Amino acid sequence: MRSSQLFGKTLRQAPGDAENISHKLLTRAGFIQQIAAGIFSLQPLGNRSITKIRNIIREEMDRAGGQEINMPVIQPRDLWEESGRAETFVPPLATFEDRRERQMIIAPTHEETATAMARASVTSYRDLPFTIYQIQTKFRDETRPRGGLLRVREFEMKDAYSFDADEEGLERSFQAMVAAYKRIFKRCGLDVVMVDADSGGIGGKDSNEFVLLAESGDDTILMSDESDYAANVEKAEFIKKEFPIGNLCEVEEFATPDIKTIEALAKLEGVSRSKTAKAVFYSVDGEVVIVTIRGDYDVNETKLRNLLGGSVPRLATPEEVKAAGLVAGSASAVGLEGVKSIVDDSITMGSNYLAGANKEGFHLRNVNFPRDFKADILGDIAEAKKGYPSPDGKGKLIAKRGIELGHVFKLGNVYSSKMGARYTDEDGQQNDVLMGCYGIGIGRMLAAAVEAYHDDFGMVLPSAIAPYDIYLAGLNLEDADISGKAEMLYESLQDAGFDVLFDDRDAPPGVKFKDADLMGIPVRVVISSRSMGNGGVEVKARAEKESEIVSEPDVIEAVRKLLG
RNA sequence: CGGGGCGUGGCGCAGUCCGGUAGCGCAUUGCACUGGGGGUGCAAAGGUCACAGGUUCAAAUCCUGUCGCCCCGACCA
Repeated sequence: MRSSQLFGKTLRQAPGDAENISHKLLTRAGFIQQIAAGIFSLQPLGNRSITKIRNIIREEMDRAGGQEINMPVIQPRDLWEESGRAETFVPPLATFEDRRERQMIIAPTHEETATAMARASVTSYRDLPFTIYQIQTKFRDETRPRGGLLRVREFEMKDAYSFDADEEGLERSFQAMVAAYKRIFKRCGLDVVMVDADSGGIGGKDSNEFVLLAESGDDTILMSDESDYAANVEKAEFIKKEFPIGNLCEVEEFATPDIKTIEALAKLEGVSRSKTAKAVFYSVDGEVVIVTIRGDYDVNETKLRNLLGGSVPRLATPEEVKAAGLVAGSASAVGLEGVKSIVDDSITMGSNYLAGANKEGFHLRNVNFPRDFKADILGDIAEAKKGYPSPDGKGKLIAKRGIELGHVFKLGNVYSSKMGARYTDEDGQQNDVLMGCYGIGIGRMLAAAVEAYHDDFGMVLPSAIAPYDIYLAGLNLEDADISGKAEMLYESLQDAGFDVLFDDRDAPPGVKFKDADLMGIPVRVVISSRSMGNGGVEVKARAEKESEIVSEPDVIEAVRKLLG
């Protein structure tokens, strides 16, 4: 491609509404154009990058045995009634009515459609297993799109769905996808880590995220500094500190005027927060529940939701707390009737706690579980934080920020049972098909790559996903000798199989160099009267400061070396 | 959905408080010069001041409403 004919222009200044690096650079370099909040067009350069990413994904999906399909973006709402997600999907489904007044939705994901596709042709265990995938547009009407391509409403996703007869098969299919994902990110030049994750609204049990570590990421990852344990903060576990359990003393009430917080209570008594039992109130499905956790830990609401069977908890309002008969600042589960009690297992790892007396201005000493209060549910609802011991017993947790690029889930029979995707086994029995689903955000991969790999001058794209391999800058092109050589170089580099952007414009050198840097093209080749005087052409990697002069016949080899 | 900010040539901004000729930088066009990090000069073109209504002799500016975009929070494959 010749720069003189390339559609799209680079900008010296990014539009004012672009805030983060990838949004600014992708806009300035002429990769993307914003059309509305969270909705973007791809210009030729951006489209080339995305096409490269898409092709790598497609190759690896095929290699892993996936079969490419295509499912509609527009779907009847009925299909979503079957899975039960029509009302519950977050964000709410984008809906419209067709001319026959049928309710239609714009698909935010394709589990329902994939299940429908499978159930139409699977009848026997002989039909299993298989994995289908597509690269398709989704729409999620996010409450707040942000960060350019990082969090958009309309986006392209590679989504794959596996179908198996049994758990062993699901595990095999799942691991095949995990392996494919690792290859995809590696080939794209992205340093991505796989972490344990919560499965959220998609459903199912096991799930892993693939995260690109970057300071600007919105995902918090906790990883061990000594082992390969890594998990999303929503999912992360840790070894809780255990205290020796001494004699259980008698409960005694004492006056604590103006003491409303665990911090103040611990200070008043001159003990650490771990000697207190903290009570937190949540509203779940319109009901107030009391959550008790040792004072040195905080509640992880995702873990709480999972313990509650998937209902989303939110902090109860002061009015709700009052209506439930609870005394904020002096509350505890001790002696409470008619309020559901959730207890974190950290409470069992200590004794003689300070806790609220359920009486304004009073607290209790020597509260013990389960002697003094009950739990309707006992489990792990504590939020892991940096510095805590890793759950595998090796090392401490460290915290990192990251951008989620992929997510894999073992769905099991969540969809197949509801939607009737069944097969007959060897014994003639009907069973639910077991499913897995596997997603990669394609546009987000490009944005994340820019977030992770850039400098003051622009993007520094990994060669596999850069729009072009080589930025060929011809200077002094009014000199027929130079321009003739530049044209020949343009031809021979293309013949060697490289994607070349040839800057043939009548523009000052500085302009060409700035554009080359901004676009992040991995290798820059310069031919000019000066380079010829120095014995050939100049070759420079985008990521390096220094360039080298090589003779014309050696250019291809030099470029190949730089591209790796 | 709560809080905050912003809408003025393609991009970045000033002008709005205090109503009266729409302005600056970059980009664009032409010519000349220049030629290794967004170069110089001369000349030129380009704007329903987000939209609608109102006040006024007069509105980018004041009033009312609407829309859009961004940021923080809540939420989030």
